Amino acid sequence: MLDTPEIPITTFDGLVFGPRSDMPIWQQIRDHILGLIESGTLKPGSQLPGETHLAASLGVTRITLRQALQQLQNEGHLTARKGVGIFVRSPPAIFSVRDGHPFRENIETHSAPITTDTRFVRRELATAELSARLRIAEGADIIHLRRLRLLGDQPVYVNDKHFPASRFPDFEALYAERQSVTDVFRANGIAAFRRVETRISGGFASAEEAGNLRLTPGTPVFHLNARNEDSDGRTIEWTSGCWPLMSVEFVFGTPAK
Amino acid sequence: MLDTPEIPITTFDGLVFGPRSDMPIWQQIRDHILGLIESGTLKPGSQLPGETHLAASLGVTRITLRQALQQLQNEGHLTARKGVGIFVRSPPAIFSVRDGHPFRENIETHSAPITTDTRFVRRELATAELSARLRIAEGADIIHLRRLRLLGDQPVYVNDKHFPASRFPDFEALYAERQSVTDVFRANGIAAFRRVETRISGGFASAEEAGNLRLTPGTPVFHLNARNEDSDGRTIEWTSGCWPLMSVEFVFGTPAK
DNA sequence: CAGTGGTCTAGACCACATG
DNA sequence: ATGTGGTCTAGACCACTGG
Repeated sequence: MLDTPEIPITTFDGLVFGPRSDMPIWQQIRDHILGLIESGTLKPGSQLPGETHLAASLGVTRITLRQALQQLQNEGHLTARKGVGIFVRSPPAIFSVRDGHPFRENIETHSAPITTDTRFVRRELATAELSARLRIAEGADIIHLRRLRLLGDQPVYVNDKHFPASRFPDFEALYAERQSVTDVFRANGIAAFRRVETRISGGFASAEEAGNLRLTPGTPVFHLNARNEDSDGRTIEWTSGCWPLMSVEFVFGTPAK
Repeated sequence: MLDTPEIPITTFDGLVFGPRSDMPIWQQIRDHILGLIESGTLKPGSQLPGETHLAASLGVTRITLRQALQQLQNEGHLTARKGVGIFVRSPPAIFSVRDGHPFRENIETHSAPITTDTRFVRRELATAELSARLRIAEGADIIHLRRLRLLGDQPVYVNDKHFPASRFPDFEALYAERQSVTDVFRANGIAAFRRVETRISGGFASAEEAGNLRLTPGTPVFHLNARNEDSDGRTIEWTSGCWPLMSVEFVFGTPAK
């Protein structure tokens, strides 16, 4: 069951959303809804009233309201699910990802607990692109691992890792034990490895990415790609991930004092 | 004078934009206009027909058309100027920025020439935030340099650099000579320095950023912040920049073989 | 001044997910 | 079957820019 949408927005009736102000109405509405979210009146995970009701109670057209809602979706505050409803997605509070550090070390300062959800581990055949990334032959066996990182119960990062299967004959069983890729490396005699290269680019959430991150498709996102090598310079991992644009900050270099 | 908008789009009349297809009309229109841009029918810098004419010749409402145009603006293909018109912004071809390398080294592979436009060099007083960034006293003298990087005649990067004025008594004259910050460093006895930390985050173009980059305000962008230290560990530069989301890729680490 | 893009209204039909 | 968000129409007024 979902939180009952008690139409907390109806409390606006006294407010004036009018062109009298210097700001467009849809922007005033955006600011107001954002205020409700940040003040806790609209709690994370809760559902908004339907667009029709909401527009009526705000005294605007659905289209005007939708402009405000779309902005809030791009900013990562709301997420819409067709045929279902619109939900509060926060907190999209920025947290930092520091290069060269294990994921868990990056979020110690945060209140909400970080959890990992392993979506699948499976074997695939290397496509042309993947074989180039992993420096192996096209069609070779590959292990494909997909994980989701959650802040509280909010997905903030979806991550696809690819490994050359020949290096890790018993990947599935080893990973199942500890849920740690580093441990699988160690068990296969790879004590030291390093992230050779990291690439960050921008884009818009595909349907699949949006589904995993519970975002509205088309929301702006970061794409991250990285390659790991063992101490002999052989590629042992190719990783590609996706973050909501407004939910993360990347930090490279030595930490500030 | 601008290119005459010869309404090249009117050549669509034969085409069918209809709900018969499985794709929304606005997305079909987006794809079609994008095709015109990529095929060179719509050249960079040229102006599109007015939204009213365009909508009419495509047989759709202005609102439907605007949805396609907005998407193309977010992707960096078009830019709209209120009261003026809509212009082709491309090429938003991704080019890589490699950390730790001078800007010019990052774009050797590109066809269009890279140029630099120094917008201003001026003295300011350190705000609370800037004084913290530069590790100097609040209210201390600061030199503020703003530059624009252009790929062809297309702005792709706006950059604000801040320096502690006490370290560079004759900044303006020195910079005017060579247009190079590194040279100013050298002239002041700083032979070696390094980028201590780089932060990358996401956002949406402010009015000022949009003006500088010739983007529509609200377009998704990268924000970059970095700090440079001399060999004694003293901060000599704080830089903050803005890139269109779809025009750049950041690369960290050792180059791929 | 005329033309532009930005905003807004008052309707409508559809695909989709849920009960 | 109902309610949701996604799409689309046919108008309208406004602020802004440029000649």
